[in-house]
Amino acid sequence: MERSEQELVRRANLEKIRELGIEPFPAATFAVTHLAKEINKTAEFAEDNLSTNLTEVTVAGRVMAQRIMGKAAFASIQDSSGRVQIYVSRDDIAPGEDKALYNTLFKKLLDLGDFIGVTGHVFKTRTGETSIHVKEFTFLGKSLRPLPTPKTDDEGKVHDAFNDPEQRHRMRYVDLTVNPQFKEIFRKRSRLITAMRSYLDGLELMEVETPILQTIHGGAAARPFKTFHNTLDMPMYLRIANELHLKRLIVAGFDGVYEFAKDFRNEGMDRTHNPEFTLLEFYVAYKDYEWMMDTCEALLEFSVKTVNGGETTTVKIGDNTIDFKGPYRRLTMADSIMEYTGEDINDADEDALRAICKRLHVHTDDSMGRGKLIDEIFGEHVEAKLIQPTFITDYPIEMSPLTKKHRSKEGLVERFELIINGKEIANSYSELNDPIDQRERFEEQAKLAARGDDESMPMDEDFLRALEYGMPPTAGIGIGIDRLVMLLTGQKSIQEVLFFPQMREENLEK
RNA sequence: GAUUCCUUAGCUCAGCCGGUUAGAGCAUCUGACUUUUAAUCAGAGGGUCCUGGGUUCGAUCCCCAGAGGGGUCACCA
Repeated sequence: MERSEQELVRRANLEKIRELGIEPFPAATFAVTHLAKEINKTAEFAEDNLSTNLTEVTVAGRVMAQRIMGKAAFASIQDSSGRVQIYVSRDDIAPGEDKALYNTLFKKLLDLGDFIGVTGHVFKTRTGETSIHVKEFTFLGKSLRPLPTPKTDDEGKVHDAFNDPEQRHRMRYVDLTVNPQFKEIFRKRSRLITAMRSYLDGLELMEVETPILQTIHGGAAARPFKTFHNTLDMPMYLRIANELHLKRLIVAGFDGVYEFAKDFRNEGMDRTHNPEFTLLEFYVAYKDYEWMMDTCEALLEFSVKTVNGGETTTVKIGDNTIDFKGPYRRLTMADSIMEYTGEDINDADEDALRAICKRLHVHTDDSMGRGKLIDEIFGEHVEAKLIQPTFITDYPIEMSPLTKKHRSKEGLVERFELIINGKEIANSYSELNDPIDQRERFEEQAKLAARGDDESMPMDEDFLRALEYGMPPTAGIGIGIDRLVMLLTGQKSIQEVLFFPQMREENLEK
Protein backbone atom coordinates (compact mmCIF):
# COMPACT_ATOMS: atom_id res chain seq x y z
CA MET A 1 0.00 0.00 0.00
CA GLU A 2 1.32 3.40 -1.01
CA ARG A 3 1.45 5.89 1.82
CA SER A 4 1.20 9.59 1.28
CA GLU A 5 3.87 11.99 2.38
CA GLN A 6 1.73 13.11 5.29
CA GLU A 7 1.19 9.56 6.50
CA LEU A 8 4.91 8.87 6.36
CA VAL A 9 5.62 12.00 8.38
CA ARG A 10 3.14 10.93 11.01
CA ARG A 11 4.66 7.45 11.26
CA ALA A 12 8.09 8.99 11.63
CA ASN A 13 6.73 11.31 14.32
CA LEU A 14 5.29 8.28 16.11
CA GLU A 15 8.73 6.73 16.32
CA LYS A 16 10.32 9.97 17.47
CA ILE A 17 7.76 10.22 20.27
CA ARG A 18 8.79 6.76 21.42
CA GLU A 19 12.44 7.84 21.21
CA LEU A 20 11.64 10.66 23.63
CA GLY A 21 10.52 7.97 26.04
CA ILE A 22 6.85 8.88 25.64
CA GLU A 23 4.26 6.20 24.91
CA PRO A 24 2.15 7.40 21.97
CA PHE A 25 -0.70 5.03 22.85
CA PRO A 26 -0.78 5.06 26.65
CA ALA A 27 -3.06 2.65 28.50
CA ALA A 28 -3.89 4.38 31.76
CA THR A 29 -7.17 6.13 32.54
CA PHE A 30 -6.86 9.87 32.05
CA ALA A 31 -8.86 11.78 34.61
CA VAL A 32 -10.86 14.40 32.71
CA THR A 33 -12.57 17.00 34.88
CA HIS A 34 -14.38 19.11 32.30
CA LEU A 35 -15.84 19.01 28.83
CA ALA A 36 -14.96 21.76 26.37
CA LYS A 37 -18.53 23.02 26.39
CA GLU A 38 -18.62 23.24 30.19
CA ILE A 39 -15.53 25.40 30.21
CA ASN A 40 -16.88 27.75 27.59
CA LYS A 41 -20.20 27.97 29.42
CA THR A 42 -19.25 28.13 33.06
CA ALA A 43 -16.11 30.22 33.12
CA GLU A 44 -16.57 33.49 35.01
CA PHE A 45 -13.81 36.00 34.52
CA ALA A 46 -12.09 38.49 36.82
CA GLU A 47 -11.62 42.08 35.66
CA ASP A 48 -8.27 41.36 34.06
CA ASN A 49 -9.60 38.25 32.31
CA LEU A 50 -6.57 36.35 33.52
CA SER A 51 -8.22 34.41 36.30
CA THR A 52 -11.52 32.60 36.69
CA ASN A 53 -13.49 30.34 38.94
CA LEU A 54 -11.95 27.49 36.95
CA THR A 55 -8.47 27.46 38.45
CA GLU A 56 -7.62 23.94 37.43
CA VAL A 57 -9.30 21.96 34.69
CA THR A 58 -8.28 18.86 32.81
CA VAL A 59 -9.68 18.20 29.37
CA ALA A 60 -8.88 15.65 26.69
CA GLY A 61 -9.56 15.39 23.01
CA ARG A 62 -8.19 15.74 19.53
CA VAL A 63 -5.98 18.59 18.47
CA MET A 64 -7.94 20.15 15.61
CA ALA A 65 -5.96 23.32 14.95
CA GLN A 66 -2.55 24.59 15.93
CA ARG A 67 -1.29 28.16 15.73
CA ILE A 68 2.32 28.25 16.75
CA MET A 69 4.10 31.53 17.39
CA GLY A 70 7.61 30.76 18.43
CA LYS A 71 7.72 30.20 22.17
CA ALA A 72 3.96 30.14 22.57
CA ALA A 73 1.12 28.50 20.75
CA PHE A 74 -2.61 28.18 20.56
CA ALA A 75 -4.41 24.98 19.72
CA SER A 76 -8.00 23.81 19.65
CA ILE A 77 -8.93 20.65 21.44
CA GLN A 78 -12.11 18.93 20.37
CA ASP A 79 -13.95 16.54 22.63
CA SER A 80 -17.43 15.03 22.46
CA SER A 81 -19.01 18.35 23.46
CA GLY A 82 -17.14 20.71 21.14
CA ARG A 83 -13.92 22.66 21.07
CA VAL A 84 -11.97 24.65 23.57
CA GLN A 85 -8.85 26.66 22.90
CA ILE A 86 -5.65 26.00 24.79
CA TYR A 87 -2.70 28.31 25.23
CA VAL A 88 0.69 26.66 25.57
CA SER A 89 3.81 28.61 26.39
CA ARG A 90 7.22 27.00 26.25
CA ASP A 91 8.45 27.95 29.68
CA ASP A 92 5.23 26.88 31.38
CA ILE A 93 5.18 23.32 30.15
CA ALA A 94 8.97 22.97 30.08
CA PRO A 95 10.21 25.15 32.94
CA GLY A 96 13.68 23.54 33.23
CA GLU A 97 16.63 23.52 30.86
CA ASP A 98 15.16 20.80 28.67
CA LYS A 99 12.66 22.37 26.31
CA ALA A 100 12.02 19.18 24.32
CA LEU A 101 8.46 18.82 25.60
CA TYR A 102 7.58 22.07 23.85
CA ASN A 103 10.12 22.44 21.05
CA THR A 104 10.09 18.82 19.94
CA LEU A 105 6.92 17.14 21.13
CA PHE A 106 4.39 19.95 21.02
CA LYS A 107 5.74 21.90 18.06
CA LYS A 108 7.10 19.13 15.83
CA LEU A 109 5.69 15.76 16.68
CA LEU A 110 2.12 16.71 17.49
CA ASP A 111 -0.12 16.38 14.45
CA LEU A 112 -3.68 17.50 13.85
CA GLY A 113 -5.99 14.72 14.99
CA ASP A 114 -3.74 13.49 17.81
CA PHE A 115 -5.35 12.98 21.20
CA ILE A 116 -3.89 14.91 24.09
CA GLY A 117 -4.94 15.81 27.59
CA VAL A 118 -4.13 19.14 29.20
CA THR A 119 -4.34 20.60 32.67
CA GLY A 120 -4.31 24.30 33.41
CA HIS A 121 -6.32 27.32 34.46
CA VAL A 122 -8.96 29.07 32.42
CA PHE A 123 -8.53 32.66 31.22
CA LYS A 124 -9.70 34.88 28.43
CA THR A 125 -7.36 36.03 25.66
CA ARG A 126 -6.98 39.55 24.38
CA THR A 127 -9.33 38.73 21.55
CA GLY A 128 -11.89 37.45 24.02
CA GLU A 129 -11.66 33.71 23.60
CA THR A 130 -11.99 31.48 26.62
CA SER A 131 -8.84 29.39 26.79
CA ILE A 132 -6.94 27.02 29.01
CA HIS A 133 -3.48 28.16 30.04
CA VAL A 134 -1.72 24.81 29.98
CA LYS A 135 0.79 23.84 32.61
CA GLU A 136 0.86 20.15 31.90
CA PHE A 137 0.12 18.17 28.81
CA THR A 138 -0.13 14.44 28.17
CA PHE A 139 0.04 12.57 24.92
CA LEU A 140 -2.98 10.25 24.65
CA GLY A 141 -3.07 8.80 21.16
CA LYS A 142 -1.44 9.27 17.76
CA SER A 143 -3.37 9.84 14.55
CA LEU A 144 -1.55 8.35 11.58
CA ARG A 145 -3.74 9.79 8.85
CA PRO A 146 -4.34 13.45 8.08
CA LEU A 147 -7.90 14.53 8.77
CA PRO A 148 -9.66 16.81 6.32
CA THR A 149 -9.43 20.36 7.63
CA PRO A 150 -12.64 22.29 7.12
CA LYS A 151 -12.41 25.83 8.48
CA THR A 152 -14.98 28.46 9.19
CA ASP A 153 -14.14 32.10 8.57
CA ASP A 154 -15.38 35.26 10.28
CA GLU A 155 -18.51 35.33 8.20
CA GLY A 156 -19.33 31.75 9.11
CA LYS A 157 -18.42 30.51 5.66
CA VAL A 158 -17.00 26.99 5.63
CA HIS A 159 -13.90 26.39 3.55
CA ASP A 160 -12.68 23.00 2.38
CA ALA A 161 -15.76 21.29 3.81
CA PHE A 162 -15.51 17.52 3.91
CA ASN A 163 -18.70 17.00 1.96
CA ASP A 164 -18.36 14.11 -0.47
CA PRO A 165 -21.27 11.84 0.52
CA GLU A 166 -19.36 8.70 -0.38
CA GLN A 167 -16.43 9.49 1.86
CA ARG A 168 -18.62 10.86 4.62
CA HIS A 169 -20.72 7.71 4.75
CA ARG A 170 -17.91 5.21 4.32
CA MET A 171 -15.80 6.93 6.94
CA ARG A 172 -18.38 8.17 9.39
CA TYR A 173 -15.64 8.36 12.01
CA VAL A 174 -13.92 11.02 9.92
CA ASP A 175 -17.19 12.72 9.04
CA LEU A 176 -18.32 13.16 12.61
CA THR A 177 -14.85 14.22 13.72
CA VAL A 178 -14.55 17.04 11.23
CA ASN A 179 -18.29 17.75 10.83
CA PRO A 180 -19.41 17.45 14.45
CA GLN A 181 -22.60 19.34 13.63
CA PHE A 182 -23.95 16.08 12.17
CA LYS A 183 -23.68 14.44 15.58
CA GLU A 184 -26.86 16.27 16.52
CA ILE A 185 -28.82 14.13 14.06
CA PHE A 186 -27.73 11.01 15.87
CA ARG A 187 -28.26 12.52 19.30
CA LYS A 188 -31.83 13.33 18.25
CA ARG A 189 -32.25 9.81 16.96
CA SER A 190 -31.12 8.45 20.29
CA ARG A 191 -33.38 10.82 22.22
CA LEU A 192 -36.34 9.86 20.04
CA ILE A 193 -35.89 6.17 20.75
CA THR A 194 -35.40 6.82 24.45
CA ALA A 195 -38.56 8.95 24.53
CA MET A 196 -40.63 6.37 22.69
CA ARG A 197 -39.36 3.63 24.96
CA SER A 198 -40.24 5.57 28.08
CA TYR A 199 -43.71 6.36 26.74
CA LEU A 200 -44.41 2.73 25.89
CA ASP A 201 -43.04 1.62 29.26
CA GLY A 202 -45.48 4.11 30.78
CA LEU A 203 -48.30 2.25 29.02
CA GLU A 204 -46.95 -0.86 30.74
CA LEU A 205 -45.97 -2.51 27.50
CA MET A 206 -43.04 -4.88 27.69
CA GLU A 207 -39.99 -4.55 25.47
CA VAL A 208 -39.21 -7.89 23.84
CA GLU A 209 -36.82 -9.41 21.35
CA THR A 210 -37.91 -11.79 18.63
CA PRO A 211 -35.92 -13.75 16.04
CA ILE A 212 -34.19 -11.99 13.20
CA LEU A 213 -33.24 -15.31 11.60
CA GLN A 214 -36.47 -16.91 10.49
CA THR A 215 -37.46 -19.93 8.49
CA ILE A 216 -40.59 -18.20 7.20
CA HIS A 217 -40.52 -14.50 6.41
CA GLY A 218 -43.90 -13.03 7.23
CA GLY A 219 -45.61 -9.89 8.37
CA ALA A 220 -45.06 -7.70 5.34
CA ALA A 221 -44.96 -7.73 1.57
CA ALA A 222 -41.31 -7.59 0.59
CA ARG A 223 -38.52 -9.67 -0.85
CA PRO A 224 -36.31 -11.09 1.90
CA PHE A 225 -32.59 -11.70 2.25
CA LYS A 226 -31.89 -15.40 2.16
CA THR A 227 -29.14 -17.09 4.11
CA PHE A 228 -28.21 -20.58 5.25
CA HIS A 229 -27.73 -22.29 8.57
CA ASN A 230 -24.98 -24.88 8.29
CA THR A 231 -25.71 -27.06 11.31
CA LEU A 232 -29.45 -27.14 10.75
CA ASP A 233 -28.72 -27.53 7.05
CA MET A 234 -31.56 -25.32 5.99
CA PRO A 235 -32.21 -22.00 4.31
CA MET A 236 -33.19 -19.10 6.54
CA TYR A 237 -34.36 -15.55 5.99
CA LEU A 238 -33.58 -12.29 7.68
CA ARG A 239 -36.86 -10.94 8.98
CA ILE A 240 -38.80 -8.42 6.92
CA ALA A 241 -41.04 -7.68 9.92
CA ASN A 242 -41.58 -9.00 13.42
CA GLU A 243 -45.36 -8.71 13.39
CA LEU A 244 -46.18 -12.41 13.50
CA HIS A 245 -43.87 -13.08 16.41
CA LEU A 246 -45.20 -10.17 18.43
CA LYS A 247 -48.74 -11.42 17.90
CA ARG A 248 -47.67 -14.87 19.12
CA LEU A 249 -46.65 -13.12 22.34
CA ILE A 250 -50.12 -11.59 22.60
CA VAL A 251 -51.49 -15.11 22.23
CA ALA A 252 -49.08 -16.11 25.00
CA GLY A 253 -50.82 -13.74 27.36
CA PHE A 254 -48.82 -10.52 27.40
CA ASP A 255 -51.16 -7.55 27.22
CA GLY A 256 -48.74 -5.37 25.34
CA VAL A 257 -45.35 -5.87 23.73
CA TYR A 258 -43.03 -3.71 21.68
CA GLU A 259 -39.76 -4.11 19.84
CA PHE A 260 -37.45 -1.70 18.09
CA ALA A 261 -36.69 -4.05 15.25
CA LYS A 262 -33.99 -4.01 12.64
CA ASP A 263 -35.76 -5.40 9.58
CA PHE A 264 -34.21 -6.35 6.27
CA ARG A 265 -35.72 -6.03 2.83
CA ASN A 266 -33.97 -7.08 -0.33
CA GLU A 267 -35.15 -4.27 -2.55
CA GLY A 268 -34.01 -1.12 -4.23
CA MET A 269 -32.06 1.52 -2.37
CA ASP A 270 -32.68 5.21 -2.62
CA ARG A 271 -32.90 8.25 -0.43
CA THR A 272 -35.70 6.74 1.64
CA HIS A 273 -34.73 3.06 1.59
CA ASN A 274 -31.81 1.23 3.15
CA PRO A 275 -31.67 -2.60 3.06
CA GLU A 276 -31.73 -2.70 6.84
CA PHE A 277 -33.90 -0.26 8.69
CA THR A 278 -35.57 0.21 12.04
CA LEU A 279 -39.24 -0.25 12.70
CA LEU A 280 -40.91 0.14 16.05
CA GLU A 281 -43.76 -2.31 16.27
CA PHE A 282 -46.12 -2.64 19.20
CA TYR A 283 -49.23 -4.66 19.88
CA VAL A 284 -51.78 -4.13 22.62
CA ALA A 285 -54.53 -6.58 23.59
CA TYR A 286 -58.18 -5.57 23.85
CA LYS A 287 -57.64 -2.45 21.76
CA ASP A 288 -58.63 -1.49 18.23
CA TYR A 289 -57.27 0.81 15.55
CA GLU A 290 -59.25 3.77 16.89
CA TRP A 291 -57.41 3.44 20.19
CA MET A 292 -54.19 3.08 18.31
CA MET A 293 -54.73 6.37 16.48
CA ASP A 294 -55.16 8.13 19.84
CA THR A 295 -52.09 6.39 21.21
CA CYS A 296 -49.99 7.05 18.12
CA GLU A 297 -50.61 10.78 18.15
CA ALA A 298 -49.97 10.98 21.89
CA LEU A 299 -46.75 9.00 21.49
CA LEU A 300 -45.51 11.20 18.66
CA GLU A 301 -46.44 14.44 20.36
CA PHE A 302 -44.62 13.35 23.52
CA SER A 303 -41.59 12.10 21.60
CA VAL A 304 -41.23 15.20 19.45
CA LYS A 305 -41.40 17.42 22.53
CA THR A 306 -38.72 15.33 24.18
CA VAL A 307 -36.48 15.43 21.13
CA ASN A 308 -36.95 19.18 20.86
CA GLY A 309 -36.22 19.48 24.55
CA GLY A 310 -39.30 21.41 25.62
CA GLU A 311 -42.88 22.05 24.66
CA THR A 312 -42.22 22.55 20.95
CA THR A 313 -44.24 20.17 18.81
CA THR A 314 -43.27 21.65 15.46
CA VAL A 315 -40.52 20.75 13.04
CA LYS A 316 -39.46 22.71 9.98
CA ILE A 317 -38.94 20.73 6.78
CA GLY A 318 -38.01 22.87 3.83
CA ASP A 319 -40.83 25.36 3.43
CA ASN A 320 -43.23 23.38 5.60
CA THR A 321 -43.69 23.52 9.34
CA ILE A 322 -45.09 20.26 10.60
CA ASP A 323 -46.96 20.21 13.87
CA PHE A 324 -46.99 16.91 15.72
CA LYS A 325 -49.51 18.12 18.28
CA GLY A 326 -52.58 15.89 18.31
CA PRO A 327 -55.25 15.24 17.39
CA TYR A 328 -54.33 14.53 13.80
CA ARG A 329 -56.77 14.74 10.96
CA ARG A 330 -58.53 11.44 10.23
CA LEU A 331 -59.74 10.77 6.73
CA THR A 332 -60.92 7.59 5.11
CA MET A 333 -59.07 6.59 1.98
CA ALA A 334 -62.25 7.07 -0.09
CA ASP A 335 -62.86 10.54 1.37
CA SER A 336 -59.26 11.54 0.77
CA ILE A 337 -59.56 10.57 -2.89
CA MET A 338 -62.84 12.47 -3.13
CA GLU A 339 -61.22 15.52 -1.58
CA TYR A 340 -58.13 15.60 -3.77
CA THR A 341 -59.54 14.28 -7.07
CA GLY A 342 -63.29 14.77 -6.87
CA GLU A 343 -63.80 11.12 -7.76
CA ASP A 344 -66.15 8.90 -5.75
CA ILE A 345 -64.72 5.41 -5.35
CA ASN A 346 -67.19 4.24 -2.73
CA ASP A 347 -69.39 2.14 -4.95
CA ALA A 348 -67.00 1.82 -7.87
CA ASP A 349 -66.40 -1.69 -9.13
CA GLU A 350 -63.18 -2.65 -10.88
CA ASP A 351 -64.31 -1.35 -14.27
CA ALA A 352 -65.47 1.92 -12.79
CA LEU A 353 -62.13 2.28 -11.00
CA ARG A 354 -60.27 1.71 -14.25
CA ALA A 355 -62.32 4.48 -15.82
CA ILE A 356 -61.45 6.77 -12.93
CA CYS A 357 -57.76 5.90 -13.27
CA LYS A 358 -57.92 6.77 -16.94
CA ARG A 359 -59.49 10.14 -16.18
CA LEU A 360 -56.81 10.84 -13.58
CA HIS A 361 -53.97 9.63 -15.83
CA VAL A 362 -53.06 6.90 -13.36
CA HIS A 363 -51.12 4.10 -14.96
CA THR A 364 -52.76 0.69 -14.63
CA ASP A 365 -52.18 -2.84 -15.84
CA ASP A 366 -54.34 -5.91 -16.07
CA SER A 367 -52.91 -7.61 -12.99
CA MET A 368 -54.23 -4.88 -10.71
CA GLY A 369 -57.27 -5.70 -8.67
CA ARG A 370 -59.66 -3.28 -7.00
CA GLY A 371 -57.44 -2.68 -3.99
CA LYS A 372 -54.34 -2.04 -6.03
CA LEU A 373 -56.16 0.42 -8.28
CA ILE A 374 -57.37 2.41 -5.28
CA ASP A 375 -53.88 2.34 -3.84
CA GLU A 376 -52.46 3.70 -7.10
CA ILE A 377 -54.94 6.57 -7.19
CA PHE A 378 -54.10 7.42 -3.60
CA GLY A 379 -50.38 7.17 -4.21
CA GLU A 380 -50.48 9.32 -7.34
CA HIS A 381 -52.91 12.02 -6.33
CA VAL A 382 -53.26 12.20 -2.55
CA GLU A 383 -50.29 11.01 -0.53
CA ALA A 384 -47.79 13.70 -1.50
CA LYS A 385 -50.30 16.42 -0.62
CA LEU A 386 -50.72 15.33 2.97
CA ILE A 387 -48.14 17.46 4.75
CA GLN A 388 -49.50 17.72 8.29
CA PRO A 389 -49.85 14.41 10.15
CA THR A 390 -52.94 12.70 8.75
CA PHE A 391 -54.44 9.30 9.48
CA ILE A 392 -55.76 7.67 6.34
CA THR A 393 -58.20 4.95 7.38
CA ASP A 394 -60.20 2.03 6.03
CA TYR A 395 -58.15 0.36 3.33
CA PRO A 396 -59.32 -2.12 0.72
CA ILE A 397 -59.13 -5.68 1.96
CA GLU A 398 -57.02 -7.05 -0.90
CA MET A 399 -53.80 -5.44 0.24
CA SER A 400 -54.07 -6.17 3.94
CA PRO A 401 -53.86 -9.90 4.59
CA LEU A 402 -53.25 -9.56 8.35
CA THR A 403 -55.97 -7.01 9.07
CA LYS A 404 -59.38 -7.49 10.59
CA LYS A 405 -62.35 -6.84 8.31
CA HIS A 406 -64.05 -3.54 8.94
CA ARG A 407 -66.76 -3.84 11.57
CA SER A 408 -69.34 -2.09 9.36
CA LYS A 409 -67.95 -1.38 5.87
CA GLU A 410 -67.98 -4.18 3.34
CA GLY A 411 -64.74 -4.78 1.44
CA LEU A 412 -62.63 -2.66 3.77
CA VAL A 413 -60.35 -3.40 6.68
CA GLU A 414 -59.68 -1.61 9.96
CA ARG A 415 -56.37 -0.17 8.99
CA PHE A 416 -54.75 3.23 9.01
CA GLU A 417 -51.56 4.73 7.80
CA LEU A 418 -50.09 7.90 9.21
CA ILE A 419 -48.90 10.22 6.45
CA ILE A 420 -46.58 13.10 7.26
CA ASN A 421 -44.92 15.39 4.75
CA GLY A 422 -46.29 13.23 1.96
CA LYS A 423 -44.69 10.04 3.25
CA GLU A 424 -45.98 7.03 5.11
CA ILE A 425 -44.62 7.01 8.63
CA ALA A 426 -46.79 4.40 10.34
CA ASN A 427 -49.04 1.52 9.41
CA SER A 428 -51.51 0.05 11.85
CA TYR A 429 -54.58 -2.10 12.16
CA SER A 430 -57.03 -3.97 14.26
CA GLU A 431 -55.24 -7.29 14.06
CA LEU A 432 -56.97 -10.17 12.37
CA ASN A 433 -57.48 -12.76 15.10
CA ASP A 434 -59.96 -15.06 13.36
CA PRO A 435 -57.77 -18.05 12.39
CA ILE A 436 -60.19 -19.28 9.74
CA ASP A 437 -60.29 -15.89 8.03
CA GLN A 438 -56.50 -15.63 8.40
CA ARG A 439 -56.01 -18.99 6.68
CA GLU A 440 -58.15 -17.83 3.77
CA ARG A 441 -56.12 -14.65 3.48
CA PHE A 442 -52.89 -16.66 3.35
CA GLU A 443 -54.44 -18.82 0.66
CA GLU A 444 -55.21 -15.68 -1.34
CA GLN A 445 -51.56 -14.72 -0.95
CA ALA A 446 -50.50 -18.15 -2.18
CA LYS A 447 -52.53 -17.57 -5.32
CA LEU A 448 -50.67 -14.30 -5.86
CA ALA A 449 -47.40 -16.12 -5.37
CA ALA A 450 -48.44 -18.72 -7.94
CA ARG A 451 -49.00 -15.85 -10.37
CA GLY A 452 -45.42 -14.75 -9.78
CA ASP A 453 -45.77 -12.15 -7.06
CA ASP A 454 -42.49 -12.56 -5.22
CA GLU A 455 -43.61 -10.26 -2.42
CA SER A 456 -46.66 -12.21 -1.37
CA MET A 457 -46.77 -13.58 2.15
CA PRO A 458 -46.03 -17.25 2.61
CA MET A 459 -48.38 -19.46 4.61
CA ASP A 460 -47.27 -19.61 8.23
CA GLU A 461 -48.81 -22.73 9.79
CA ASP A 462 -47.31 -22.13 13.19
CA PHE A 463 -48.77 -18.62 13.29
CA LEU A 464 -52.17 -20.04 12.33
CA ARG A 465 -51.83 -22.65 15.05
CA ALA A 466 -51.17 -19.86 17.55
CA LEU A 467 -54.30 -18.00 16.39
CA GLU A 468 -56.30 -21.20 16.65
CA TYR A 469 -55.44 -21.34 20.33
CA GLY A 470 -57.05 -17.92 20.52
CA MET A 471 -55.80 -14.33 20.34
CA PRO A 472 -57.64 -11.48 22.04
CA PRO A 473 -58.71 -8.51 19.95
CA THR A 474 -55.52 -6.55 19.44
CA ALA A 475 -54.33 -3.33 17.92
CA GLY A 476 -50.89 -3.22 16.34
CA ILE A 477 -48.70 -0.64 14.66
CA GLY A 478 -45.37 -0.27 12.92
CA ILE A 479 -43.62 3.10 12.95
CA GLY A 480 -40.70 3.78 10.63
CA ILE A 481 -38.01 5.12 12.91
CA ASP A 482 -35.55 6.16 10.22
CA ARG A 483 -38.15 8.21 8.40
CA LEU A 484 -39.35 9.76 11.59
CA VAL A 485 -35.78 10.78 12.38
CA MET A 486 -35.49 12.22 8.88
CA LEU A 487 -38.54 14.37 9.61
CA LEU A 488 -37.29 15.49 13.01
CA THR A 489 -33.86 16.40 11.70
CA GLY A 490 -34.87 17.82 8.32
CA GLN A 491 -32.81 15.28 6.37
CA LYS A 492 -33.71 14.36 2.81
CA SER A 493 -31.72 11.14 2.69
CA ILE A 494 -31.98 8.10 4.94
CA GLN A 495 -28.21 7.80 4.68
CA GLU A 496 -27.90 10.91 6.83
CA VAL A 497 -29.80 9.37 9.73
CA LEU A 498 -27.94 6.05 9.71
CA PHE A 499 -24.42 5.90 11.10
CA PHE A 500 -23.37 3.35 8.52
CA PRO A 501 -25.68 3.32 5.50
CA GLN A 502 -25.29 0.39 3.17
CA MET A 503 -22.77 0.94 0.39
CA ARG A 504 -21.06 -1.18 -2.18
CA GLU A 505 -17.84 -2.77 -1.11
CA GLU A 506 -14.91 -0.43 -1.35
CA ASN A 507 -11.63 -1.42 -2.92
CA LEU A 508 -9.05 -0.67 -0.24
CA GLU A 509 -6.22 -2.53 -2.01
CA LYS A 510 -4.97 0.34 -4.10
C1' G B 1 -32.79 -2.63 -12.38
C1' A B 2 -33.24 1.90 -16.06
C1' U B 3 -31.46 6.77 -17.05
C1' U B 4 -28.32 10.89 -16.27
C1' C B 5 -24.27 13.50 -14.08
C1' C B 6 -19.70 13.11 -11.39
C1' U B 7 -14.49 10.90 -10.09
C1' U B 8 -7.64 15.67 -10.85
C1' A B 9 -2.64 16.35 -4.29
C1' G B 10 -4.59 14.48 2.60
C1' C B 11 -9.29 18.08 1.94
C1' U B 12 -12.02 21.67 -1.25
C1' C B 13 -11.66 22.83 -6.22
C1' A B 14 -9.46 25.09 -11.00
C1' G B 15 -7.61 23.48 -15.73
C1' C B 16 -6.50 21.15 -20.52
C1' C B 17 -11.70 23.03 -27.75
C1' G B 18 -5.77 16.73 -27.63
C1' G B 19 0.43 19.43 -27.35
C1' U B 20 6.93 20.68 -23.29
C1' U B 21 7.43 20.27 -16.58
C1' A B 22 -1.09 19.40 -14.62
C1' G B 23 -2.37 24.44 -10.98
C1' A B 24 -4.62 27.22 -6.43
C1' G B 25 -6.14 27.61 -1.18
C1' C B 26 -5.96 24.85 3.20
C1' A B 27 -3.06 20.68 5.10
C1' U B 28 2.40 18.82 5.05
C1' C B 29 7.91 19.99 5.38
C1' U B 30 12.09 23.97 6.58
C1' G B 31 12.78 28.74 8.93
C1' A B 32 10.89 33.37 11.83
C1' C B 33 7.41 34.81 15.63
C1' U B 34 5.24 34.68 23.82
C1' U B 35 -2.40 36.39 23.46
C1' U B 36 -3.42 33.88 17.96
C1' U B 37 -8.06 32.40 15.72
C1' A B 38 -9.48 30.72 8.04
C1' A B 39 -2.88 33.40 12.72
C1' U B 40 0.94 35.87 9.74
C1' C B 41 5.63 36.09 6.85
C1' A B 42 9.66 33.57 3.74
C1' G B 43 10.88 29.11 1.21
C1' A B 44 10.06 23.77 -0.25
C1' G B 45 7.95 19.03 -1.28
C1' G B 46 3.63 16.33 -2.68
C1' G B 47 -0.25 13.54 -8.45
C1' U B 48 -1.79 5.98 -11.25
C1' C B 49 -5.75 13.28 -13.41
C1' C B 50 -10.89 6.24 -10.82
C1' U B 51 -9.38 1.40 -13.76
C1' G B 52 -8.64 -1.17 -18.50
C1' G B 53 -8.74 -0.96 -23.67
C1' G B 54 -9.06 2.02 -28.33
C1' U B 55 -8.22 6.36 -31.74
C1' U B 56 -3.80 9.52 -32.36
C1' C B 57 2.85 11.40 -33.75
C1' G B 58 0.95 12.55 -28.80
C1' A B 59 -4.76 11.21 -24.19
C1' U B 60 -5.98 13.69 -17.66
C1' C B 61 -8.98 15.66 -21.97
C1' C B 62 -11.99 12.14 -27.53
C1' C B 63 -14.37 6.88 -28.07
C1' C B 64 -15.66 1.96 -25.77
C1' A B 65 -15.99 -1.11 -21.51
C1' G B 66 -15.72 -1.44 -16.21
C1' A B 67 -15.66 0.34 -10.85
C1' G B 68 -17.48 3.68 -7.19
C1' G B 69 -20.71 7.74 -5.93
C1' G B 70 -24.88 11.46 -6.51
C1' G B 71 -29.75 12.77 -8.79
C1' U B 72 -34.31 11.00 -11.22
C1' C B 73 -37.51 6.83 -12.31
C1' A B 74 -39.11 1.66 -11.15
C1' C B 75 -39.80 -1.74 -6.67
C1' C B 76 -40.72 -0.72 -1.59
C1' A B 77 -41.20 1.37 4.27
